[in-house]
Amino acid sequence: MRDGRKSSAGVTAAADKSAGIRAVRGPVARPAPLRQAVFDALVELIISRSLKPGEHLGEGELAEMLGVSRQPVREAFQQLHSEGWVDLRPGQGAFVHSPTEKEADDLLAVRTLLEAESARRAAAQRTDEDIAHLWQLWDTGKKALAVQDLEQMVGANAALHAYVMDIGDNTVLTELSRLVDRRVRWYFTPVAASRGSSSWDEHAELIRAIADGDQDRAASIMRDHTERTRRVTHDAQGPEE
Amino acid sequence: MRDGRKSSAGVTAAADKSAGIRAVRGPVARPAPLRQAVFDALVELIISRSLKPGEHLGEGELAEMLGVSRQPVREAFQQLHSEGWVDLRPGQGAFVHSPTEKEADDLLAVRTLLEAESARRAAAQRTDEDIAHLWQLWDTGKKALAVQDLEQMVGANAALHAYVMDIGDNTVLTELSRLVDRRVRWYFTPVAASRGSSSWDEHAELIRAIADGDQDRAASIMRDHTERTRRVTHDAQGPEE
DNA sequence: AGGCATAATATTGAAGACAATAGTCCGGGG
DNA sequence: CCCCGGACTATTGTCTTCAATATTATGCCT
Repeated sequence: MRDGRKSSAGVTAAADKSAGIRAVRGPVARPAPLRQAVFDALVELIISRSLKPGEHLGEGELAEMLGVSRQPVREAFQQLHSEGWVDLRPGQGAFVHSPTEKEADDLLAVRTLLEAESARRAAAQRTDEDIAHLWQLWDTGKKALAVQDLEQMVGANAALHAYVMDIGDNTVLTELSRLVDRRVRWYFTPVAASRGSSSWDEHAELIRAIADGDQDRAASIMRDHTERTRRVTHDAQGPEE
Repeated sequence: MRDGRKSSAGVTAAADKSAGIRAVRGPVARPAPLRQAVFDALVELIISRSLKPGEHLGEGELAEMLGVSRQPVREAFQQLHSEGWVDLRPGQGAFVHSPTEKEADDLLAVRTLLEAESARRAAAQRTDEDIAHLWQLWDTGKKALAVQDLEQMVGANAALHAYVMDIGDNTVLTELSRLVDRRVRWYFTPVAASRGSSSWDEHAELIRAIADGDQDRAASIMRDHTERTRRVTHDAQGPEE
């Protein structure tokens, strides 16, 4: 069994050295870091377009709106800036980042690269349990597709990609992918996150390649898969604005 | 068509950390954001091993040491955390990140991936001026090698890789690579950053591949090149600690 | 009337103060 | 002698306050 797996949700690893006592729920329920709550709230507001690109974010305004002081807001701004959500101009405050067409393309290219690599690594390191789990996730998605449960479909899609990433067992790669994925989901509204049944057929093909241990084929399939998603989402909303 | 190129090609110089911040020219000459100075100072201290992995960083302590209040220190911690330099545990403060052997390997694998992709993109989009510039940088490094000017060699090496990255013209890729590179330079002390003449021969081969527009060959050469650097640095200091 | 300089206002950057919590040390009991 | 409990200390998290700067409005001059 691999060492630091199944820890993809939290921050960068190295926090989990405790051997046994970890199953209790509550990864970050300690003193409820206020800055994290503010950060999450703002990300949600940005993704949901409640805060539009280019909009100015006043510290005091947000502080009062969220019922906290300015300091947690400032610290949240720092994190938002480092993850590319806002541009922070000194002496002028924070502005919601305005994504360029080209920047969106760049982001998707990187996403394709990272996803393909994760598939390659997965094919090299998968175990039988991994394959079983993948098929299980695939089944969940397929059933969700049958009843047109969009929420479940999006969730299953994300879970499957995340698990492939986990099999790769590269925390740095996982972390970068998590960052990139969130921004992708912002630029291209999550509507087209699942693009019908063909996507799940591709997923099945991907799982088979991983099960066979065929690294090149797995990477290639994932590349095409992600690239196809790019095309769909891009053509769907690109020409609009 | 490249728009936003010619951006930062040089090394990530962090020279301003003194009390008097009066940068006449420079990217950020506005009011000299204090948090950035603190951030740079701390990165320098971490890379130079003045702050050892696992060490606890007291806010007040550092604040007094740097002659500022705790707030800029806290904001610098945020940035340090998001770039993987420190682990931030709520209610407990900041600790210098302890890199695992595996984590270092993961980081280098990602670096290889990103560099190879940059080479591929460079081969696809290079112009004649780019090639000329690359040869110019190569020449600088070669001359530095002849006189054994280590500083110049490291600089030329970084500049060449950075320019290849710039040719690729993908801001997201560039940004991620910058992040990864800094941490690589931390884990593996910059001693072996240039590993003699063979490295420059490989660089020459890389430039030729880029000039020919041979994407696969350029990516392959860069992959081998980075991988070879990994081996050298890893074997050199891996068994020590 | 239009443009520029100046003053008033609002917002950010930084510092200090206060409260709460984690860690530590000492003492008592088993 | 070891273990447990409680108070103390130190540090973090948050709030409030103060100074500096950018923005805006107003009035004067051309």
